Amino acid sequence: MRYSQFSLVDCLLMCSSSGFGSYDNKDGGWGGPPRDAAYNSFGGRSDRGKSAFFNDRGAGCVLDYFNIETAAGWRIPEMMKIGPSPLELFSGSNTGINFEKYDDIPVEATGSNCPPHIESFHDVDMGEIIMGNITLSRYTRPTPVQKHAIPIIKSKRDLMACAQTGSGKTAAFLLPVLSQIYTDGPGDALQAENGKYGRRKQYPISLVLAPTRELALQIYDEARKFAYRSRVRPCVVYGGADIGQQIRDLERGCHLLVATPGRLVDMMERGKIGLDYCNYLVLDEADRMLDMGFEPQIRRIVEQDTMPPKGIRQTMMFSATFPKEIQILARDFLEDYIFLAVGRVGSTSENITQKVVWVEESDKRSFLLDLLNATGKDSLTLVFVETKKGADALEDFLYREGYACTSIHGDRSQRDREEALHQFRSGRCPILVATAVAARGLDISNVKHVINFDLPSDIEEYVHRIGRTGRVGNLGLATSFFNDKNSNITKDLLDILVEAKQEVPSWLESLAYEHQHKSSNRGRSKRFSGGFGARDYRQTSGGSSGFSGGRGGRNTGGHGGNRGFGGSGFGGNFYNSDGYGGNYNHSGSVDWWGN
DNA sequence: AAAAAAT
Repeated sequence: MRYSQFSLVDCLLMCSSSGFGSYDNKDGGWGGPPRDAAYNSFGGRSDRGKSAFFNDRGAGCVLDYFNIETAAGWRIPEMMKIGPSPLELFSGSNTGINFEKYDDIPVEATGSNCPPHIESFHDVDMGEIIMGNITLSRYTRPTPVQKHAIPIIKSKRDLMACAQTGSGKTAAFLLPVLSQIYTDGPGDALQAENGKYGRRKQYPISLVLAPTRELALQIYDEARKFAYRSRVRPCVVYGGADIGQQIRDLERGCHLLVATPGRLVDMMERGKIGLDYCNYLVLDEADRMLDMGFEPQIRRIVEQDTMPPKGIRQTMMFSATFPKEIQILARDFLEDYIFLAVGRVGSTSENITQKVVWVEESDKRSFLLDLLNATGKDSLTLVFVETKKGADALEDFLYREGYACTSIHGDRSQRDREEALHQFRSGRCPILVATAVAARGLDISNVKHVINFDLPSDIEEYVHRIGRTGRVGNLGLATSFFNDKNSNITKDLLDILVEAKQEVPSWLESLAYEHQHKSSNRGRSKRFSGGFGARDYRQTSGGSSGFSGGRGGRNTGGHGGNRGFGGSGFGGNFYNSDGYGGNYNHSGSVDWWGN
């Protein structure tokens, strides 16, 4: 089977959407018309009734016939299978990344025996299926996080990766994980699938956890691309949607599962999912997954069930932010991991212009209208508010004012949420009012303007929110309304602006200075020590001696701890290099609200 | 004083 043959066939498919009639889009599996032909010519299905690959999911093709129950069969593209339409799979809006901009991004990998990075997808053997799908996805070169993460994951190392939003993180774990599954085959999971356990319970080989339903869906869509023409069947489960339908989908086979935690626990308790053979665990937006709200569920899934222990399974964590406290928590799930810190394009998000304006609560609405009126008709604007009620109220207001807008938040039905996102993505509603549900991970191209109608209470949330714009090398604008209700974020916000070489309003600088003196914790948020992204806390855990960048360095290079990265670096040196001497770990209980 | 995530 030649790689060129793979792409030739698929290019033909992509060029003629009607060539194969209707596709079963949801079926990444084995069904489809060739079945009859294959079976007829080889003597009919009944002969294969007990075969592993020809179980009740239906058969694949002639190729299957020769590769039954061999791992090698998983390495080869299934050319004759009618699976999802490549036209639909690969026609996503996101066709490429502005690679030129990514070449001088600083990257730091720490941890023992880190494998060297790659410069091309061809520098590491990911197999025919992956290379074919990379071509179909029109990826030409790996992004920085991919250059480093792919060889790390391929060499079976645990990983904590801190990389800019929109830097290709999803493919950075999907490509090597799937490649490894294709290479190794199903292993024991196959026995479980067909043997003593029967088919009702599925044993995924890989699990990806995400903090929101829409993000899980987005990762699933990516997984379907890279699983094209393979024997790996991706599934997604999340709350708010019909569980019966999800169960039926699982029962058709599930090798890679994308999930939100609550629904996954439900599936486990119903006996629909067993994690006994889950060799790959990915936490996307890992700092969120391990924070107060999620941590117990993650422990329930990873530690208190049948998942292989760390060291046996491979564990990977990805996020744009990694506060030190979370890094420490994450040790429980990782074995001898490599910490990867990928800087931002050029000198810290130079493609996002950040503005902070002082707007009193009572003026916010009219100020917002001014901003919207100044925005081009066909560019997307994402407006963040702090509460669900606030989102409803603002959407209502904008609607009455005649703007084409919609909203997304956790009190809306899942159907409405997905519909709202679709309306926004497609540009039919170019204004989306959103709560934190839309802050992380969602890849929406063409978002020109992010408006923080209400600023969030922690800086990580801010970083993720503004990361919805300026993606894949495009320019973006982020405007934040600030007033005296936002004093808790003053200093961290100032640090971010300085680090990103943004204009800092003089009133903000004064406020930060005042806040420093009157605040009990010396101007630092207690939970987070600030930091755009993070450094490997292991590198500094002896104390702050490694960093001398005091407060004086603020105006020339931002945070301490950026040395060696041309001042564009990673911020988030979690010990007292800020010169304030604040102790961020002073108490056991976390005070989120700074009371 | 909140968002999210199972029903």
